[in-house]
Amino acid sequence: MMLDFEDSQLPMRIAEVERDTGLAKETLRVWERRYQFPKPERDELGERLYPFTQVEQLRVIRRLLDNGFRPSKVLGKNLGQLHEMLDSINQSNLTHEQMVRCASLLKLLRLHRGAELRQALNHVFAREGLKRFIIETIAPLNKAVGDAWVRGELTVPEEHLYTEQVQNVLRHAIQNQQGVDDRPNILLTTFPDEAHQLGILMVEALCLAEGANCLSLGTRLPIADIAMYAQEGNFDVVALSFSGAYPSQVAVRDLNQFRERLDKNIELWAGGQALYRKEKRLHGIRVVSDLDHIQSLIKSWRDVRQVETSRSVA
Amino acid sequence: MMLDFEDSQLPMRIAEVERDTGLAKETLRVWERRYQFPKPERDELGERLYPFTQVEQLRVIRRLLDNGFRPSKVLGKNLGQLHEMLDSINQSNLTHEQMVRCASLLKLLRLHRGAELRQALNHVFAREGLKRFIIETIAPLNKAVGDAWVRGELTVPEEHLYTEQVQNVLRHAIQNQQGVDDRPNILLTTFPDEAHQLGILMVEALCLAEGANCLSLGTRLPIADIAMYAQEGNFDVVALSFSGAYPSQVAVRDLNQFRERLDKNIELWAGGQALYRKEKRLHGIRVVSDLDHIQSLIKSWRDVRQVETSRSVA
DNA sequence: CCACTTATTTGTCCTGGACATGTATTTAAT
DNA sequence: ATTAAATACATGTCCAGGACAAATAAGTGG
Repeated sequence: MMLDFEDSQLPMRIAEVERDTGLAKETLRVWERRYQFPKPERDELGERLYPFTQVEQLRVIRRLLDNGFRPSKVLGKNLGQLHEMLDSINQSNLTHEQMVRCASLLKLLRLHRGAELRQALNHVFAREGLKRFIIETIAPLNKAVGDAWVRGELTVPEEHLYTEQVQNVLRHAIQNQQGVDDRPNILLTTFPDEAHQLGILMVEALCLAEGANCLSLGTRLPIADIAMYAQEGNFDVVALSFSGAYPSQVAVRDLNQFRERLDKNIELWAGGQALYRKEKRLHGIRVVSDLDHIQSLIKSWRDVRQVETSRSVA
Repeated sequence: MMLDFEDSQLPMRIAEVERDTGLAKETLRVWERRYQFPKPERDELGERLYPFTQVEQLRVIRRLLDNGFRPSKVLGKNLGQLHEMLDSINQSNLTHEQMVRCASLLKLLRLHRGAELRQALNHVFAREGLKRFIIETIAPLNKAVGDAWVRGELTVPEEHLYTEQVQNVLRHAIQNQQGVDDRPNILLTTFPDEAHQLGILMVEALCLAEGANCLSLGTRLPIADIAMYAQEGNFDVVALSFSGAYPSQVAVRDLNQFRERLDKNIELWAGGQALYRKEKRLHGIRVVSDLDHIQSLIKSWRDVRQVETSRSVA
């Protein structure tokens, strides 16, 4: 066991670091050239071997970049300074009850109580209903898990366990909600560079909870395919999700371009951290500022539609 | 619509080809150097632009490599020859009924009838039970979808739709099966280079159908973490999945090494196409030759356990 | 405070060489 | 005749360092 522990802290090769941190090999090399960090050891062949501490630091850096920091601002700093920067963006306003619940669920995760975690999630879900469950429990918990992960308080298997169990609970809920089959018909997916999965699962469940007919195509769908599929499938709305890792200016450009291609009769909704305060740059696109907002968007779509329908009937 | 159709056949940059085919950028460049294929156009800056037809051919090549062909045997061939090679490995022995069912489900996929596809899957599931559903419907369907994909008979969104709906149905089933909570406790995952997801979902569901307590940690778990987690969590069995894309000799080496590290009291089960006919090289490892085999493995584990228990009690 | 222009930052792509490791083939041995 | 070791070949990954477009920040004027 001791051996395994040490083992997991052996220096990593560049491909492993890429898998672990999500930073491309080429980026790691160019950072070393330009900022002198990371500065890996070399094996007898001159190939890079990243010490565990540097990989740990890269994980924090990745998270800061996802939150809008620029490489030049973080690649000179030491681990302590980086954690300070992390703290500065973590001013979440959770209720006391939510914090307690997050903590107890996180504890189950650290104790490797997978079955109990799932049961606890299902229990909260049953008591609070799908909508509150997602907004008040899953969303804060996602954030808490991400934070714990960069702090090194969670292992890889623990994080995987979390993702699996949340997926099971959410997809179960999605299956049960379906059959409502009411307008609007919503097509849900992400652009090719966006891989965040739990986000769209939460949105899918929320839309279904509002009685809307929501179909998810998962993540990373080519842009041209999204437009085609939405048109052919008679969708009323295309909804896209952008995590903080998506460069915000790119998101704005891509969305506006996509708006041009998409049938005028299909609404375009977009949400996620990358679009924070970008409403004004997005023309003909409804920005979903937070998960709570989805309900009112669906309601307003129906109101407009109602008016149109009665007019066209009259 | 015509525009979109042409649009999706625009030449692709190397990063897009990597996403689409799963072949690393570096591999694509070295193939071009060594085999003169693929031979992309260049833009005004000298950067590679892969015509649609070459990407199509790369998809077929990728599939052949996953089935054990070597690059030198496939990189000289034209598309027709490649398809012949594909046909040569597709001697599946499905019953007439299974073929008809696959065809009708595939048709729903092509018609973009997501909700109906899900309903149809649930219907088969309800009628046949989880085990037959997975072995006789989902497994052949996975193969049919993969084949249709390399033939260009399925679009990206269609393939995504398939994965999403199967995941929903399987995870729903998994949720419903849980609570059985009987031994053996099985830990299910894959090695870091193995990303195939539907495979382990099917195995998870099958184990639960046999009343075994199966916990999935998803794909791509670091090897050291698997051993540690299995030990700390008192698992009886670690089960690993290897798709055809995993180099078979590497799989054998990795598995034997892993067997050394893993607690002697924990059984190691491994399955998937990469392990076909490798039983003799794997020491102290039970090879799951096909999905049907899982039931007997669990049964034999329980038989041995039963004997041991009664002995230790006596 | 917003829109436009200029300067800087930053990721991605390129070439071509090197080499360890994976796989096929041959040879020896049980 | 199958299994095992030894050889030769095939193949993916890594490296360096240059180049450049696109993304972002900073500066400028409404």
